[in-house]
Amino acid sequence: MPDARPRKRADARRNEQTLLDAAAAAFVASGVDVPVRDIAARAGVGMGTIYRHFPTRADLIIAVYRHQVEALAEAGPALLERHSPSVALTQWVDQLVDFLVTKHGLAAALQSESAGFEALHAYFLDRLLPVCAQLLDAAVEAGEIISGTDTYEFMRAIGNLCVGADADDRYDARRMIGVLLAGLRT
Amino acid sequence: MPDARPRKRADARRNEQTLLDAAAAAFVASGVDVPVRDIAARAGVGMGTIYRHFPTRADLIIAVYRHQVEALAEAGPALLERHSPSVALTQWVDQLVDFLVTKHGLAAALQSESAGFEALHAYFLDRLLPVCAQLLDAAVEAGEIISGTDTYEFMRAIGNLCVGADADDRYDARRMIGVLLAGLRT
Amino acid sequence: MPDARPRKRADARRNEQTLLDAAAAAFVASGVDVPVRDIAARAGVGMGTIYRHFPTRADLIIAVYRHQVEALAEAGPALLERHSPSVALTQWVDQLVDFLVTKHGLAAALQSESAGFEALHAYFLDRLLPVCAQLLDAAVEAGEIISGTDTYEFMRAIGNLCVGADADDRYDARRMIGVLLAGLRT
Amino acid sequence: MPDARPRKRADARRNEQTLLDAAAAAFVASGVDVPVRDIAARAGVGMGTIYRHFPTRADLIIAVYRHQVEALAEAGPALLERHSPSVALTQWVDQLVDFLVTKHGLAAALQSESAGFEALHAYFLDRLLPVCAQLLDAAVEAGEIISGTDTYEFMRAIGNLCVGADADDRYDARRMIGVLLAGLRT
DNA sequence: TATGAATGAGGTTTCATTCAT
DNA sequence: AATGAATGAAACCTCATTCAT
Repeated sequence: MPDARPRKRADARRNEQTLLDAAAAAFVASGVDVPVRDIAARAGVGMGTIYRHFPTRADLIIAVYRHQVEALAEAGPALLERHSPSVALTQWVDQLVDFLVTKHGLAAALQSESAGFEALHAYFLDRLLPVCAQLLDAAVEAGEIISGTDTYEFMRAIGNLCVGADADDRYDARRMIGVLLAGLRT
Repeated sequence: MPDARPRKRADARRNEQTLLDAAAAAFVASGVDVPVRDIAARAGVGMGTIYRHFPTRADLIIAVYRHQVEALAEAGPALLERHSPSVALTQWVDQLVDFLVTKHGLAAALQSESAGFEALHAYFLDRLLPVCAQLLDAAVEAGEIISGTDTYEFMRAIGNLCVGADADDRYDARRMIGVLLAGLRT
Repeated sequence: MPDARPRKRADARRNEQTLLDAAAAAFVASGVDVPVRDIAARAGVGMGTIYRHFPTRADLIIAVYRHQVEALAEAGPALLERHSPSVALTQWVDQLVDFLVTKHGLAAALQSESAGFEALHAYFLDRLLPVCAQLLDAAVEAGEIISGTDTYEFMRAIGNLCVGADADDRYDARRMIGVLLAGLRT
Repeated sequence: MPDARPRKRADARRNEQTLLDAAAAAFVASGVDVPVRDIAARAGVGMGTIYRHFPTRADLIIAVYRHQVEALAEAGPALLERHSPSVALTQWVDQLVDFLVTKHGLAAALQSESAGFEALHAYFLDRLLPVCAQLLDAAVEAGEIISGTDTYEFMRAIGNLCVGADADDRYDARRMIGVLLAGLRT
């Protein structure tokens, strides 16, 4: 059996993708605190399989959103190349907000202090904070926004403003984030 | 007979205050979802006592924060009498934020969609939304902030920005709320 | 104060009757397992007052139904004087059934094996079993019913047939008790 | 592959039988209202296991008694083939009574008005009422018993007469049910 | 490697009963 | 003597997580 392993790997990868799709759907439907059993049921696998692939819930959340976080990370420099810093910042924040408000419960999870979410925090910050810092710095240097804004604080504010936005018709996070950005402008 | 049944009453009232203090402490320590058993233990009473005084969790939360909410409600008009609308707004928001960030988990509870918190939402909005609207309106009329801001949305943004602020050294909700207010100014 | 005591007694008796009325109403509404608190609320007294007057639930049940049990006990001989034994038996059973089916939960309580109801069983049997035996014996002697029926067993059957009769539109205990009596006839 | 997944299945089935045995024993000892924890303890399993197999208490009760109910349902036609209707009816009722009096608390549960037992009532009636009706009808047609007896009422009477029979040495439900049947005879 | 049965801690709520006032 | 606040044992049900198969 010369290709026993490769095939297994392909299988495993396909399996993992099934898991991630199921988890994404479950997160959308019931938030990132959805019972593991529900995710397993959606994926058509046993709960043990979820745990095998993603020992902690944070691992699963990270995996589910990895592509979109990576895309966001890459979008920052790209936007800066094609736009003025302030426009780039605005558009990047827009994308970030789009991401957060459409993922039911994700913003809340990101702010959660509950143990077990540290890895999640860390991952998001590792990937996005430098990008955001670059955008802020560029806008400051261009004289388009005031200086002195801490990037972590700014990102946390964005995240916070997105909490629960998808479940509240009377609240449009984008509008308030627009006000926040206006407050940064010189 | 002004104090016909003074003893029971006095006791019960003292006890209720003990309960409220214990609940406040428990909320600070573990958020408003803290198990009833924990609150009872802090108060040194049985769980039944909590349920007797506060049939639902929302009742308890409202009672715990009633004084401070009332104070906030009264502070709005008072500030408007002594300051320009924009200063009054800023100072009122400062007080609101002080309140929210020092009550661990309160901001989160206020944004929570989970059933059983409706009464809590309703109470906070009933008392504070009109006050906030008055402040915003005055500032708009004075030409100090832009018009078109929805009061509910604004308050929700304030609340959101306070979520988790007390547990995160790197995040100062006041600073970001300052930026938000700056974004409203003409 | 020469009549201090008598007045107190009158008060206490009036109070006790209030309790019994309230208990009777509560039993009708919610069965004899109704929470003590409900009875106290109906009576407009504290729960402690119930316990003072009727230390156990059985005491209360006995007191509530004492008058009607006594009436039943007295009805037996009276019926025998005016009717043939078989008619007397039938009419007495009718009265017993009327009593049992209109007291929600009483028949069930009488059959209940749960501790604390022994006094209740004992009281009912003490008062009614001899009466019932007299009626059965007379009917046997008159050759109107078969001999050999154990009185306790017969009464228990009557009681059992009444269980739940008031809550089930499709079940008429009187009809089945009629069949049972028919089964005894020679 | 007739036994594709034999192991789990076999285990689970054995386990389920253990549960049913434990539940049956617990029902005998403490009635069908016995705490789930007690059943779990008897079975040597966690409470969750009970809930997994039998989401509601009615499910568990039905499962515990299913075999015997089915046997009773099948016994009716079989008896009619080999006996006169009246003998068949008597023997079937004997079997029903044997079943009920040996299951402590079952008869009581069947008469219980408490919510959550509807499914139980429904199951017993679905299976046994048609059988009983067939037996009664046959006996009526044969002129062996009087007509006009409602099957539901008759079954309920049987059930009622069995309540508490196992816990009372002085009460023999069979004897009284014999009298009831005698009352039906022409 | 995958399964999902089993575990059991953890939260809620209800009431019989006691006892300080 | 009356009150009703307080107690706390029980019962329920739900998952996160483990582990035998």
